[in-house]
Amino acid sequence: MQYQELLEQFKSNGKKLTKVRKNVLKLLFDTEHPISAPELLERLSSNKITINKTTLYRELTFLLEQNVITEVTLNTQVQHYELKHLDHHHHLVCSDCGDISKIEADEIEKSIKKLESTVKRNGFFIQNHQLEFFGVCSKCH
Amino acid sequence: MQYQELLEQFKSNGKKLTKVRKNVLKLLFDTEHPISAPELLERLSSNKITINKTTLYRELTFLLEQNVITEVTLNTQVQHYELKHLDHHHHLVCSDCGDISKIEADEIEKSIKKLESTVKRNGFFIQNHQLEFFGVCSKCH
DNA sequence: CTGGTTGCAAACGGTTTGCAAGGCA
DNA sequence: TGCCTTGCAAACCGTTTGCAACCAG
Repeated sequence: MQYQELLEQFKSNGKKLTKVRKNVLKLLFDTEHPISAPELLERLSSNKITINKTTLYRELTFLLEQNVITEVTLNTQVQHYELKHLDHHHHLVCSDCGDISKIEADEIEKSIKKLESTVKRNGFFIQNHQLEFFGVCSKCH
Repeated sequence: MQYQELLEQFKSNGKKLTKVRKNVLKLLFDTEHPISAPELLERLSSNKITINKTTLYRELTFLLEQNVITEVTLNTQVQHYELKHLDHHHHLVCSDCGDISKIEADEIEKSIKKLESTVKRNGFFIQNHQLEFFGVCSKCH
């Protein structure tokens, strides 16, 4: 779903298209990797957009409820967020510079699917999973 | 490595075998799943063992440095810790009751190994990964 | 004795809550 | 106008730091 479509969808659900909403959503579309609330605040303010941190957290909660973004839990102290893309993917996180890049892993996904059905037989219903890789990127070593 | 062996190892490295150290380590051995600092504090205190939270965090840092435990990052707000076992495994986390169980996934690991070597060719050196599953356990649905 | 260890108080940083004011439809 | 949304202040909670006291070897 694209930026404009989402705005239309919100509108038709009686949600308002406010300055905060548009700017946060825009920034999420512009950012190609998971980003944290503190980082969002900083990026917004360097774009001369002043948003209260409480408001940002509430907007993120809203976007999660609307199923527009998803939480990405990395091995950092802070929660990261990214747009729910159609393609399921995972991340490479550089322990040195903190850089995050996407990675697709079709073969792994197949194995995961298999495991999920095995586990289902044992009574545990897997709803989602997280798979993240940590290491050193080409720039840093 | 077993409990007693670890204590010996610490001793020969000039580390002290204190009440805190023994009790925290013991509890980690008794707990079969990743556990958080607040949970450790609670379990210790219900065992009538009073340990300051600062001390606990310092002991966890010590055990991490000694390569005895490892951090497990789940989709919760708090860090979890578990003994470094010889077997590499992952976790099933129940979103409902918070219960955590171990799961082994040999086939997935094979796919991950393959991916790691592919990525290495592209200049990213993967050091470790985390794979956790979230869903509803048999008790909860 | 002495360096590793502990406890207390306070600080820190990300996240949440209550409440009154503001603004989009 | 009405409800959604915002901002401020303060609370919350996991984690860290500084410092003085303590204790295992």
